[in-house]
Amino acid sequence: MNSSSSSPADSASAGTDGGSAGLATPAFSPLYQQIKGLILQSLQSGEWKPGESIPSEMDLAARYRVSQGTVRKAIDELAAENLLVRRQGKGTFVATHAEQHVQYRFLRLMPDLGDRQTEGPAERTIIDCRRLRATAEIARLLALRTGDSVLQARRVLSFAGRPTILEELWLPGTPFKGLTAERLSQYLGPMYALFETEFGVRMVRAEEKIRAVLPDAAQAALLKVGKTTPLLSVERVAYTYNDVPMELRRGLYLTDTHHYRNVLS
Amino acid sequence: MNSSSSSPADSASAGTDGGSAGLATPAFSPLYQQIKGLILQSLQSGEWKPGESIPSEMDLAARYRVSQGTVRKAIDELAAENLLVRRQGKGTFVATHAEQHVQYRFLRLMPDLGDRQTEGPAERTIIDCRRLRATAEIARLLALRTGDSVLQARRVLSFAGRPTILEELWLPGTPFKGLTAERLSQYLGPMYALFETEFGVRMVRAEEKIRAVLPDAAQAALLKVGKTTPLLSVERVAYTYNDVPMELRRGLYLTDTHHYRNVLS
DNA sequence: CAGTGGTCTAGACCACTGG
DNA sequence: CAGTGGTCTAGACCACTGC
Repeated sequence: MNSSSSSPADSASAGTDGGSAGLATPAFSPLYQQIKGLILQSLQSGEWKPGESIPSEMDLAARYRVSQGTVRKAIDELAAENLLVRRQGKGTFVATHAEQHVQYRFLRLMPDLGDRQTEGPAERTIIDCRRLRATAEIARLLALRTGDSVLQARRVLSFAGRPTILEELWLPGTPFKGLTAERLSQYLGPMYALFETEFGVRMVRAEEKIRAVLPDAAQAALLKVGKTTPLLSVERVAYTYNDVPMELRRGLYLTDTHHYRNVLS
Repeated sequence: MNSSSSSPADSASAGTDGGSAGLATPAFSPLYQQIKGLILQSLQSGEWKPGESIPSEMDLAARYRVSQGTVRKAIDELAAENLLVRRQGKGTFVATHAEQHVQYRFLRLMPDLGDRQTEGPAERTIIDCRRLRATAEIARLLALRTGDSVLQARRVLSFAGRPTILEELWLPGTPFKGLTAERLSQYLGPMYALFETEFGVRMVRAEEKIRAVLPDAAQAALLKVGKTTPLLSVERVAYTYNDVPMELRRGLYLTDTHHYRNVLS
């Protein structure tokens, strides 16, 4: 790229901020970060959809008027964040929760013996799916206002016929308009895949807070355990692009034959 | 690097395996992976110690007879795995559990209100530290043989005067010869920092299995809770270089004012 | 075979740190 | 100011995929 050309094609230059502006941080941003931002925009806008391939590195380099290496570094970071998937010889693809042989990417509960494969698929039972008004707490976690419309769904997951997970989840009403218990029960595959294909909402990142709790009477009944059986309480907030929260999920996990697995590094 | 030169300096070439060898995988390994391996060797051998800086990228490039970019990619991966830390303008340093303002890197228990900073340091009480023979299970997890010598230590961590974590840990006897309850209680700072400075054992990675449990009478007494208080059971195996297990730790976490935090991506 | 991502190089220049 | 890591380029070649 010449020093005189204005690049990347459609965004401001990366040069040192020559203006005044007082105490603002210089905010130097390398070219590849700007390219990364442009690619992110195309992902959000739906120009490239989950499962599809994005243009080749050479094509993107031409489009943004930068070298292949710069595009490469931008894609590297997006791939490290699991937004893109590289496949040598084939291309770079938009990550998806569907058709990905790593199903249930966000579920960390594992059987004590064997792995998710050997255990077989979970049986899912939808309890209900209702439209509600957000409480102050739900609203805060979903970045809504108290009283805004939200969808609440509850379900039980069973492994080998044994109820193991009781989940309660809240979704902002507007983006998920039209979601019903029927659609939830009829859909095969991960719930996040349904969100992608039916509502165009792609979950990208999530945070979980884990505690040990005892169930109340209703919870104990649904999981078919005694009232003194300790359970893992897992509160998850899942985010789409740009750190926008799109789901609050509260799960109770039975951990007598399963455990929550985590890797620290 | 010329196509005729033999490089990297002290290891086999990366070229396609022209030999016979039957069904062995082709096992093509890029140059930067080999460089990464050589750097890892120097870390293990103690040529560069925790907290110290390693040679500059240019120096390493000269040493291994490759370009700076190749060394850079090797270091990038080691930095992504938290084995090295880059500091622009200063150099690249061997990561350490000591003197790192990210204390307790492997502890995921957070106060519900505020963060680790505002909460203040934990009070630590060593209960005991004994030399034992490994049971079959302990031996399996630490890659030892049943009956091998192991050290067992137990302690309580309190936050704001409140007992919150009860930990029991096992260490292989040989590398940790000489560890006593006194040294554990007198040492200030993270336990993993003591392992580094006193025993040359650097923990690099860990895996945790989490469950909800009820305490037995002894555990309830030490944590000053009732026998029906649900607790998080956290079983951790920590590894040094080369995936060698070096510690088994079983923790019970009180989660009424704290939670285990995890990030999914 | 052409097209893709993956590796490697050599060189230029920039941003940050400390003497 | 010199030395470090960080960015960017241009070009060559390699490994993998699928036609």
